[in-house]
Amino acid sequence: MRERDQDQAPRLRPAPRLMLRESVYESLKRLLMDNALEPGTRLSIDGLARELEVSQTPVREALFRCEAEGLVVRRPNAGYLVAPLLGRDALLDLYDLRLLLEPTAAARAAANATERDRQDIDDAVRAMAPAVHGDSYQAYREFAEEDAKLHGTIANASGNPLIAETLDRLRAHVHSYRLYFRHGIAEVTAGEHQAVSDMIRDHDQTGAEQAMRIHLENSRTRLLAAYDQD
Amino acid sequence: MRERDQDQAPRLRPAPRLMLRESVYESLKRLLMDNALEPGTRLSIDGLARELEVSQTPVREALFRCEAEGLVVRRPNAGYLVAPLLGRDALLDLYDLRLLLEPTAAARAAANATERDRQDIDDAVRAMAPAVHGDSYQAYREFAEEDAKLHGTIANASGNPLIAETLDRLRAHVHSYRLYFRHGIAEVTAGEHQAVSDMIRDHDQTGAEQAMRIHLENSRTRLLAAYDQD
DNA sequence: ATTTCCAATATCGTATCCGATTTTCGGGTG
DNA sequence: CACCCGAAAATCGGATACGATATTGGAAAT
Repeated sequence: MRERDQDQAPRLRPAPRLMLRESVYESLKRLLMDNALEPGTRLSIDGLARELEVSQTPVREALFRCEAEGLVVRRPNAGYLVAPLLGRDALLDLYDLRLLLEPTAAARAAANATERDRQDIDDAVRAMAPAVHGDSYQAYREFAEEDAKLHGTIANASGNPLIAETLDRLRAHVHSYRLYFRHGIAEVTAGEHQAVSDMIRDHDQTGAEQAMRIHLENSRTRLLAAYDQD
Repeated sequence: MRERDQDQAPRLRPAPRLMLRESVYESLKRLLMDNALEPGTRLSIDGLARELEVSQTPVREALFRCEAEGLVVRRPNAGYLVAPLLGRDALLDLYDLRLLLEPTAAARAAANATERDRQDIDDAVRAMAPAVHGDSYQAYREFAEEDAKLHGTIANASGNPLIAETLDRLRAHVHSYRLYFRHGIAEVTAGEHQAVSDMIRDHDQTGAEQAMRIHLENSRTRLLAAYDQD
């Protein structure tokens, strides 16, 4: 590593004081979401380390975290693989859990959200509008990221950070995205999102709960349809 | 390459290959549950490494995981601390989430559990009986561990592994245990557990759901009472 | 073509080293 | 006496090198 300072050593501070493991984790997630890696691809620790130009230490920790989130799978003593796409049953399990948490979260958000929360939610809904008409995979990815942000904002507004954290950990948007991309779907959910946002804005708890439930059930149906048509 | 020709017979493995990070993680959890460490105690990485007689690498990964579970907190560039006990609000948040998941899990267990699952649940209930009368902190710990096992078994029987995994990640038993220990409580919950088990055995979904809800609400009330009397 | 063996390769853990930041502690100042 | 400042010590996040063990892919042998 001494030699590398010589051959291309820009004087600029290479210091993204952002905790290298975090940025490695983000890079890895980005790799998965860009669909650059087929499910089943080997993720060699020091291969990634070289590619990202870091040492193995942060890569290990990033993979460790991805494993906990189901984005990669580990074979003992034999490295990591890109996790397979969600199977039909795993998809149902995922939505099952979301349906337990998110409608309740929406209802609580309707009850507890601050004025600023409601504004953030509405902003997030509006931010998604431009993303729905693209066709490139970047458009898909932006859509998924905005969707994640919206659902996260609602969960945060619920007043129970543990719920928000639990949902975040499911990485539902990453899993869904991989499926969406695979099947070439990018449903327009603007109307459903708007409905949830409106209910929260109006402090309508049962309305928000219903709207979120309907949104999730529709989303599940769309993904399942894509599954079955294969 | 030498003696391998001879002994392909069942040789006992000295089991060095059990993933050191896992056992470090278990040791750390044990340390917390033995209440050997006051909340706020510094957990120096290489201090732990020396104490457990391993290198720093597995300690790092174990701490990383404990952090995700809220058992320790990290101060950037300044090490880890034993997490503070759950505050009143965090306790309510935790039970809030459990009340969303566990009654549903119990209902599904009543619907989906195999005969073997029902037997396991009943065994777990029975296993707790001897633990309730001890007075040492070991008795407390065994109680907490058995309780965790019972709730985990029910969640597994629900048929949705994601729900089980999510509950497991909350480490509710560790957090509760630390509170119980601090306040010197060890409630006898045998009756409530038996009720849940009976309902599941009888395939009574709404009964199981109700029984679990009542159990959790009682548990919450007991912990809150301990809080308020301080 | 199937099986056996072996060398290449990768993981997991260890040991060390380094720069950077945090913490601690001692002293000077108001 | 309290407060602030600055240097020393401790420790983190990361890099690198190395060893033991397990997997893997291919060649040799049956």
